[in-house]
Amino acid sequence: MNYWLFKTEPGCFSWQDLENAPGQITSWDGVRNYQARNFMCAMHKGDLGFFYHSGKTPAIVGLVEVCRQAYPDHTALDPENQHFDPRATPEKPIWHMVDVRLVRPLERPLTRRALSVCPELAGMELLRRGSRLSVQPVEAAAFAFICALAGC
DNA sequence: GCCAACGTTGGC
DNA sequence: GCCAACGTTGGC
Repeated sequence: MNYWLFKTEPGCFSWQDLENAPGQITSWDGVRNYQARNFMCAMHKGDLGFFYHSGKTPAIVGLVEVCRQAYPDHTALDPENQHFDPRATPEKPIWHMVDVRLVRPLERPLTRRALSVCPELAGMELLRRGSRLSVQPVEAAAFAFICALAGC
């Protein structure tokens, strides 16, 4: 089992949007960064991840589960889509996505500020200055520590 | 609103 | 292959 973190701008897609989604499942489409894509391709069904809001109040707000392994991101093929990539073809999709399912919200959402003062989390990718990776791995120890803090 | 850090593009 | 210029992300 591996652990991950999914970053999203709530104005674009929020925890509440996930709550309201059919089956409380969403495809994590539109990722156009190779590192993030590679992490998604490394995910397995059943892996757990944190759901992180960037923006005004940056915080981990919930827990999700990878419920479908990586598959081609069809939004790259759609010229009308804002994440359209003219290089992508059905044969060579370039970009992939996974599906995630809501598990539960954190009992106590953890702001970035709260996380950043924990010595246990020093070195976490999320907290690294300038880090922009929107899909990233979380070490098992960090995952357990955060779960304990958050009551999840 | 500012700006540091980052990834990508494109000229050479 | 290098690197400057650019656009974007995201915390503050």
